[in-house]
Amino acid sequence: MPYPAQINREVILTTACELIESEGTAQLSLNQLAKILGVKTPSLYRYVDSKTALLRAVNEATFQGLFAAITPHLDTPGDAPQRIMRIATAYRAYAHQHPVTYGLAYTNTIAELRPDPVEQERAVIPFQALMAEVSGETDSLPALRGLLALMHGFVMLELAGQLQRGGDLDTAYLQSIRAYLAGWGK
Amino acid sequence: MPYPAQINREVILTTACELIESEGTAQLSLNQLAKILGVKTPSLYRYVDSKTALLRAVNEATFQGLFAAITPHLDTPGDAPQRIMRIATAYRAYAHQHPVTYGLAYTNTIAELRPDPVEQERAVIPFQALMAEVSGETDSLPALRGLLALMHGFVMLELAGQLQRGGDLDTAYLQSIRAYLAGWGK
DNA sequence: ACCTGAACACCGTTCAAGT
DNA sequence: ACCTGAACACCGTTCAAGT
Repeated sequence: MPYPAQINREVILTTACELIESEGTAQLSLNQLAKILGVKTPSLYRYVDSKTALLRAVNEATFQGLFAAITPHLDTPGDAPQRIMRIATAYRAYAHQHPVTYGLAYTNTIAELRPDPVEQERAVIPFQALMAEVSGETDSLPALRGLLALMHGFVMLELAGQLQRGGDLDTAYLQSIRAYLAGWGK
Repeated sequence: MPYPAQINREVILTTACELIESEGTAQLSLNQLAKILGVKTPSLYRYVDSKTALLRAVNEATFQGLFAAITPHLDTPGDAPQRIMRIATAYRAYAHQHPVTYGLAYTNTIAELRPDPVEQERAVIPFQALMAEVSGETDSLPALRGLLALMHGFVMLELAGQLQRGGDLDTAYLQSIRAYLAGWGK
């Protein structure tokens, strides 16, 4: 008996993202998700292996979105520091637009929720070449790692509400990255 | 009828920390915690308001431990950069010793789990004075924030398994911080 | 082919009752 | 004074049964 599908994997994924972003990660339950989709909870299992698998897919989407947001700035006019500053700005903007899912994606002390880290680090290679223009070829990997750390760390401290003593965070971010790049350029 | 207490708040807290550290945050259930303590689950509620409150207390302990680990290095011989490098090393060492609880403490996109952020930022003021010796007085707040971001971000990327393309992470960490300080010192 | 009802083991939490 | 049993609403997950 043919039976038209009422849902599909993609709509599950996107509403899961929306739900997480609006209600917080802790609030995401399959029951609630199913109710929103107009379906009973067990039906989700036809499209998703488990809640864990769903969250991992959400995280994969987050990383994809993040890289899609920053890669366009790789090939823009200006010298390497200028382009890196644009990338850093786009990076932070993406995190601000998706604060909860961004935090979730990077949070994972829980290994099961992480996308494949090998693929992860591959995505970052083009940025290493850019960083090499600042730090020199030999130091480009540690220099890139420090840059990622600085961007990620700053954004996470912000999102965790750890930077509330006033002061302009926009310029603090840019100043810090500029200092970091200057230090490697020496 | 007097009834000798079998547990207390502190033993709950420390076993919760141990459990989180060894099994992962997701695994911490009050049921399991009670079983380990040789007590029934509802008994915990005499000492702890809720699971959320317990986790917040765990996070408070983590921050206290972290600052206890790094503050001794404030007043050590050498110039400001040297002392900051020692602090940075102690910071990372603490995170490596308590990877799960460290991640949990800083993870909180969930506001309820965070310790009071005002108190938080107050703890960091002595470090700002030290940073001022590098960046100058006026820039000391943004400079400190960038330093915290760099340390935290690096450690979190490590713990999240995002830095797996080889290379010496110890020296990458120190090199990045040295570059950062050099950039502010200009 | 796709969805649901019923069931399972497990949560966090409350509260009257036990000792 | 402190702990427990019983109960509640809610989880994620499985699977035989419905259409």
